[in-house]
Amino acid sequence: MNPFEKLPVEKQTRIVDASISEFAEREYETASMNKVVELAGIAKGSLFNYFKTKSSLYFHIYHLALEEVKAYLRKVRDETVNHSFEKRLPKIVNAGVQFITEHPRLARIYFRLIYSGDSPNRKKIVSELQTMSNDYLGNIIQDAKDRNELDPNLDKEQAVFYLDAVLNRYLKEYHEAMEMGNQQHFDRKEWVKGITIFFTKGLS
Amino acid sequence: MNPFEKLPVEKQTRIVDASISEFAEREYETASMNKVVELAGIAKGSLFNYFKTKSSLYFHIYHLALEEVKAYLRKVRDETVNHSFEKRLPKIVNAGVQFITEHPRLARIYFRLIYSGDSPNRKKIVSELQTMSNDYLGNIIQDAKDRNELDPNLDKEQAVFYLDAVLNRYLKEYHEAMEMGNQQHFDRKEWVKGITIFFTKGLS
DNA sequence: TATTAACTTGACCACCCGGTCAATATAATA
DNA sequence: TATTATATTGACCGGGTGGTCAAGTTAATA
Repeated sequence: MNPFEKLPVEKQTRIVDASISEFAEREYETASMNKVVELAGIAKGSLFNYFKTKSSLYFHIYHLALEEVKAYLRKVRDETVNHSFEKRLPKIVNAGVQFITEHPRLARIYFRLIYSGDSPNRKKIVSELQTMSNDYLGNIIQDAKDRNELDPNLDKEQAVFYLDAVLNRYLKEYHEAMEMGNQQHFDRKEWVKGITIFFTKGLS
Repeated sequence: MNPFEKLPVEKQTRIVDASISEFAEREYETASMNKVVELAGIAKGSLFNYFKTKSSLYFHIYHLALEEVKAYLRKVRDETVNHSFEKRLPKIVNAGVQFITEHPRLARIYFRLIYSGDSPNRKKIVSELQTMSNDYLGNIIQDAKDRNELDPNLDKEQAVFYLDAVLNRYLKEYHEAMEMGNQQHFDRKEWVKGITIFFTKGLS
């Protein structure tokens, strides 16, 4: 049993919270262990006792974030198995929006990881995430094809690609707009509706 | 006249080239001025004589990259003013691919800037780029609407958003695939065709 | 050629980094 | 309570950072 898990829960959460803040605020390489211990109110030696290296602390936080995201996605997928694609898609987008709203710092870590370059083991992690996303959206597309809501001859790989590109981009912009405080410019309902129409009926 | 411009061209290009390499390889904050001078084969004091700060050197490089991108885009837009949307879109994608192929390091700096978080004045720059991209793609969409190749009632803002999301994502993946050396998995022609069909005929 | 002006250099500065470890404080055991 | 085991601490280490500047080199002027 590693020393961190033996800690009183209150202390664990203080450390996790401090780490999330620091990794959300700065890139991996520039995030500071000194800042983490300062925020958490513990000594530096202690932190390195709980986590042998900076990167192992990062992985701990990354896994927390990932499990949280997965929980949101699993939930909405299972709750909408019987919905039509048209009704399902907006629920999925909204689950993403909800995650971002409830965990803005985790969202930031997630976007940093996907889009940025200096997290440790980035390539492996990103390809894992890619696979996960492909499975998830692939499922959604397949269900829609099976129900004849999308063309059964549709290339699944490409469809997933477009869906992933648009959803991720939308969520990223939503996240950034939220952090800058200007929600009014980004009418969520309208956009979610638009995205759904776009994917069901196309542009023309 | 600033001291850098007075330098012999050969020395200028050596410095610019070294800077591009370093800013392409590492995030802004972790990119090292020491490394730049080492690569360029000049003394540290000289570099800080030419560029007062790290961020001013970064801006110099950023502007070079931006002008280069603009040149590619302007060229393809002007060369295709009379093409149909269907023929025009793949040419635009290909111009992006060409830029990436010919300037992989600049492309990397560009993607870093858009997607990552620690470049100086990032917000201002990104919103400039956003505006530029909106104008550019907005034009393309408008032309297509005027020719009745796209639904004239189409929401331009949203259409631009989708186009931008998909194009950027495609180019980013192409760039990463290229850097990892696996072109075979990413059949360009097939994808470009797919994207075009997607935007003209939709998924269903 | 003598003198001035402009350019180039790299040792140096204060600061911050991830990580270590002997000393200390706390908890568990006898 | 005395002793052992465990947890916590923060001064300290080697190394890297952006940036400076007195001293040395080169080029231009007289």
